[in-house]
Amino acid sequence: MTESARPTLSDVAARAGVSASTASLAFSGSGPVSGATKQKVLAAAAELGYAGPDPRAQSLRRGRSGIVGVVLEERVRAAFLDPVKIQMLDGITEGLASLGAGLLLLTDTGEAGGNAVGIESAPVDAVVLVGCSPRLGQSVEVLRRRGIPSVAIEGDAGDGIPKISIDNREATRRGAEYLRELGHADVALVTLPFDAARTRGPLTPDLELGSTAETASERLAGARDVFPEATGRVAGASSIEEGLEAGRALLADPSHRPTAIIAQSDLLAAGVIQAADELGIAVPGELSVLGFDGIRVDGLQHDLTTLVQPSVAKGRAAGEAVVSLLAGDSPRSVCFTSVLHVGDTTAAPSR
Amino acid sequence: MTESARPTLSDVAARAGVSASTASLAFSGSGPVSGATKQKVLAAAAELGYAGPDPRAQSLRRGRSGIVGVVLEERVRAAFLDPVKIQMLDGITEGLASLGAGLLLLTDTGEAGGNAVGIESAPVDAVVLVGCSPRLGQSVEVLRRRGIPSVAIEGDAGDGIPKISIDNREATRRGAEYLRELGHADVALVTLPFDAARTRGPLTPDLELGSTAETASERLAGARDVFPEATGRVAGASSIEEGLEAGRALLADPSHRPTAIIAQSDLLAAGVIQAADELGIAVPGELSVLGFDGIRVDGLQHDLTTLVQPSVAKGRAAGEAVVSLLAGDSPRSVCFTSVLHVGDTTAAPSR
DNA sequence: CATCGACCTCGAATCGATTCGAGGGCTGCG
DNA sequence: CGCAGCCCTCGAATCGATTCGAGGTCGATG
Repeated sequence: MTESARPTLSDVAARAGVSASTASLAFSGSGPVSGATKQKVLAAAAELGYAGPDPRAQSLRRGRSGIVGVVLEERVRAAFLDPVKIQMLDGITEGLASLGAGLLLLTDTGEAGGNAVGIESAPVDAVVLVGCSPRLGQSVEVLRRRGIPSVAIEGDAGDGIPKISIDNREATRRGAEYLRELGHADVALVTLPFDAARTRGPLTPDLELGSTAETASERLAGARDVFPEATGRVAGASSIEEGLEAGRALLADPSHRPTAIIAQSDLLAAGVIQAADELGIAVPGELSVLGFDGIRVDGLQHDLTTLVQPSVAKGRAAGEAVVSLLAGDSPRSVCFTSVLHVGDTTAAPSR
Repeated sequence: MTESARPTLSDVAARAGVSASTASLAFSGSGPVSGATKQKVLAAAAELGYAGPDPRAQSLRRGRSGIVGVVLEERVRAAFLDPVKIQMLDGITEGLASLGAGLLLLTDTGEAGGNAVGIESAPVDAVVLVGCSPRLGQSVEVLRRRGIPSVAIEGDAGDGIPKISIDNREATRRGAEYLRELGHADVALVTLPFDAARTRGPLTPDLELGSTAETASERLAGARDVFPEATGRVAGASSIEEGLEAGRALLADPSHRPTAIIAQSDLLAAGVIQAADELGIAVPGELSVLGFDGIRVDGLQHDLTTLVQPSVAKGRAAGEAVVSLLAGDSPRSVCFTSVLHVGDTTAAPSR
């Protein structure tokens, strides 16, 4: 009599003296079931300790799992360290709120182990691709084959995939123009990675041409719109650490030192400033630093001059686009605008 | 001939001229399949654009979904704002790495909408309960009924649920003793919420006795071990905002002003310091502030005196406990030790 | 009193893949 | 040439719930 395994709907139905189908109706509430029957079923369920329908079976039958995947380009731990990502996640949950869907964190870093839940085998109803992922192309292909509706934040995903983006090129150009107006002519860049390998080092034409990272390329183009000859370093990620390394490389030689550095993220900018501090270079006295994102950087003493992007709004728009897709509509792409915030890390060059 | 719906394994099998079972073997790799057959199947799959087995069907059949739930006590957005939570999540992914499981973010805030994926209906193989959740009891009951293995970080979950914790009481006592040794006698407290309603306001015996939040109670007890008469304010959450409000309340009256405040989290401590700044009270000159957590607080100019807890290690231990549970073992509870870090927010009282 | 209709309840098919035991064909040896 | 044995493939059952159409029962009305 005592079932050792967990009870199923059939067990409950049997105990209540009704058929499985009726029990199902009683639970889901859809369909006409008499009050008495419903009570019987619920009572039987309570007696057996039935915890409700198995979500696995439900999702097979219904064809929906109620889970939305969030694909991060990095290891989860790395994404958590990036305030921009967190803000976007925050926005995504807001945008998805009406669905009541769970958020499954996925990463895009190649094939995982055999039984791992990766982008190619996650029980998700839709997916939000977050971040300027160099591997985006491959991810999109997998999702297309699986028929999973997707939304991309930053990064062109091709036909039918709504894209939530910002004016990377325009914004950077505005920032660069501001530097030029201040009088800067010798400007160096610290960019986000261009390829899937996250190659770190000098910014070379090879890397630029082989770029698979739209965001990095766009921001680069914006800077080049104003400073066509500008070159610099490619960071391996958006982090203070990487910015520090790039900053050291750019500032090491006192005879070839730029008067300003355009970093493609605030964290990189913070790293550059840290490098300047190490080398005794005054910011903004001897070096102006421009960031991108508009986050508050932990431990940074400066009010960074930066391009403030609406990260939360981006996430929210992505979440809403998912809702729309699952409702069968075809949401449009959205492009947000960034705003130049002038802080205390930029000034006229000392010459 | 052209299937409009996505192909299934049977379609592939039919196209390859084999049975569905053989096709399954060919895909999963388990079981003896001749090379030629395997090739045929893979070729057919490629032609049909078959994207691999449906994870929903797999998880039904296998009884495992490859997903581990992380239950946060707050809205996801709130958790993302708490650096301690992020560090723990980080640790959890590390600990779970060997499983290759996906991480599903869940919240514990009452019943969600009808079709929402909540703790009572998420397709997860195991769950990590994160944070000192006042609703923990109810969550545990649901999970027990569902037969989902669980691990709790901070918060007693009862029989058979491994608990990952720190020495909340001991640590707070050590911090309090340090304050007493400095000469403080008039100490006020700012605590985390005690109940599910997150009641905010004066710290009353009623609230203390009705506590469902073990962490808050333990830290309170540690403080009382040294300052039995200490009282103070209960915050509605761990945030700078809440700390600010509590700090204002505690410091408003110049005639009854404590010489030190023990906050139950660094964010609360940062808020208290902000309140002191507003009121022109020097820290640590006129007011000493003790925190808990050991995170770097964004924008805080001080080196906070605090009890540093190993957040990442806690998460990692929880992840490893989940792996162990799923392997059929019975992992033991773990209790980590916090370390008092003396920064520049504590000093001897001015008189 | 008989028949029609409304309201419930039930059976059976289905979602897509996995798995185990059985059977069939081929090879090699006696 | 015949038979044993092995390797591969197949059928069928199963995971647990949902859903649609059919059938049954009871009440109401002519």
